[in-house]
Amino acid sequence: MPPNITLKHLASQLGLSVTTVSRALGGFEDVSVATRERVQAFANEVGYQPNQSARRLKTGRTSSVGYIMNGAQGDFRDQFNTRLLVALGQALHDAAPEHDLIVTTVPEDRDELDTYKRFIDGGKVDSFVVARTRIQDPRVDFLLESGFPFVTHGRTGRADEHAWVDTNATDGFVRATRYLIDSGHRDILFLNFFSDLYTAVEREKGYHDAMQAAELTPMSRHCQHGYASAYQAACEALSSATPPTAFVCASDIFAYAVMEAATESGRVPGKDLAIIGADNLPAQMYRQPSLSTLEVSFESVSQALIELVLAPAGGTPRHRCFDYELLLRDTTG
Amino acid sequence: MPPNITLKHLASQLGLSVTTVSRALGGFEDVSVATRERVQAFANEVGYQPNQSARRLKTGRTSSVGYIMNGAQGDFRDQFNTRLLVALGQALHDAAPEHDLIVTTVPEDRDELDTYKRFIDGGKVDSFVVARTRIQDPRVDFLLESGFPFVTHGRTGRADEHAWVDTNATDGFVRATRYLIDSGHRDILFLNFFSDLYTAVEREKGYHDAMQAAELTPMSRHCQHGYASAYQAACEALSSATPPTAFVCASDIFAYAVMEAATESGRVPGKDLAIIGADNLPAQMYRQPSLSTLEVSFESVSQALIELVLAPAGGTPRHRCFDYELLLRDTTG
DNA sequence: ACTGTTATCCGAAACGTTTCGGATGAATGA
DNA sequence: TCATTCATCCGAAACGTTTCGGATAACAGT
Repeated sequence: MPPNITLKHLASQLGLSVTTVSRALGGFEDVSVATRERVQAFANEVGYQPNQSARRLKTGRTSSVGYIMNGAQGDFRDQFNTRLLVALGQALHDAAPEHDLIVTTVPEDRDELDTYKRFIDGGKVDSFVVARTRIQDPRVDFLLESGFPFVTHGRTGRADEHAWVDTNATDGFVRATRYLIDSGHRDILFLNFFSDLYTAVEREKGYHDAMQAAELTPMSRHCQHGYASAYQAACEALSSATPPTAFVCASDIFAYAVMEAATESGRVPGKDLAIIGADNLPAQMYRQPSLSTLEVSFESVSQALIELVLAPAGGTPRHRCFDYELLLRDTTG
Repeated sequence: MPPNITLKHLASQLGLSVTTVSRALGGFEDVSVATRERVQAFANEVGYQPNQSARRLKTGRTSSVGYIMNGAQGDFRDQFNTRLLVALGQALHDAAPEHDLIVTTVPEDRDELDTYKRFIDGGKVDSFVVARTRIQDPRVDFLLESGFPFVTHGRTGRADEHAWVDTNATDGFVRATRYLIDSGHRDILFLNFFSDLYTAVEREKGYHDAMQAAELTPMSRHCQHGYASAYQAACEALSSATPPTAFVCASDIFAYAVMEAATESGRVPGKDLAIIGADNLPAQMYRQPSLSTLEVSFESVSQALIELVLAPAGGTPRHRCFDYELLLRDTTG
């Protein structure tokens, strides 16, 4: 409502030039301590807020991070993206309060790179967080080619060329699988994503490694994201001639689908059938029996992502890798 | 990587002035059809993207909508906010592809208005979507006082002074409660939020109205957000001298807590105990027995929010109200 | 031939900030 | 005393866009 207060106003009120006010607020050394403090105090008092557009126009930096979600890739079908988004916002606020997170959704795959392009060329953001990386990831290819700063959540086939933060899925699934083996299970089925997500391959590898180390034959099935596909796969497996006695699932959703299929076939999860899920659902969503799962802190991951995305570009790309924690609850007896 | 392409480049390539190029792209009438098309074709070909910062600086409009989430208010404890956020992003993309959604989280209550102020004065957005309204809502007071455009999801005590979109919670809970009454239940407990959310009052009213219309005595309990508090309340109620035979819950989370408490006390939900929840969890999260619930489309609500938030200010505030759909599944027999 | 109208284009200012290259005056060195 | 340095400050240009107020030329009416 009141006309926004600008540097010019401050300058005239203080009897200084716009330049000096700007440099005082910027904390530069070539303005005396006395005036610097006077300016800062006054700016604070009247609640001066620098106009972002002007600053951006001049500096070319936008103080904002882009996060683009893709409907076609199933980004909305589970809670992963939204949890990451919220944690990212929080981490960004903590690390750099004056920065913004700009979120956009893109309905179709073919628009995805256009959206990145639009954001870059339009000067909307000065870096991206790219989630749900695939092995061959066109977004990564595009961003690498354009030289625009970004950090991924999840590795890719070109992981040495860009900054990334990831969870050590191979290790996590090795431990989950080994736990089941050590508990005496021999027929352990792995329910994985049907996708080229990098983490899907990592998960598969962890399961395979553990099974082969124990000289057991790996059996894995791939499902679409979502409950229904996993439910069907679980039903089929459980009604087969040699049903598995344990399931390792790439997501908690899958695990819940297995629980339902198990219950309907008269099995009691945790007693007749062991189930381990992974990292989708917030802790408060527990149901009875509670699900054993692999968990990683979204907060830590997000903090690392923000740290890397705010870091000045140049030098060799940096990486952070977090370990899963194996939470043993009811469904593993 | 390549120096960004500007109006000046277009102009010199085309042998026109910057003014004409700008007006051609803007679709103005005072540039000949021939040149207008020539300019647009060329801009398209080279992939010109107007610099947002410059445009914003000049016009004062930002083409972006702000959405501020508050950690202290429990905005992250359930899926409501994230679902709304995702649907909002989608709706904004559909309605106005060149607009952005700017998301920020604020950790403490006392920072909340500061964040709004920072966004307004810094020229970051030109309108807000305010969710989870309370009856006495300081955000609404602040925005009304500052004259800044916004639309709320949920009414407030000053609902006639601002644009809002809401779900008709009173009507929904009347119907849910009446359904249970019509099914023969007499002892129906209402598990409501312990808060001053506007919708909490609406829900309570719906339950009360239905109970009193049937000459039954309303019994409601208020819980903190989240599973634990509702679980405890349900346990206490079920072990009382005259336990309820049906629960109406203000959220699906509460309903799931009731289901757990019921199962532990040896009751079978849907058989010994009827339960109706409301609007928190995506459909794929069903568990067995599946939960009867009140549902409203987040997509429709978000589309309405975006429509109102993009509408030019001025005139009397506009409103949209959506009805709940009562989904009868297993937990109501 | 003169005026008025219309269609089409353009110069220049402005938005609020940052920053380069000085300008001013006082203090310092000889 | 004069040149040098230093600490402070400032003018002006620039970022890329929009928009106001013309400018130009062609064309119509008389």
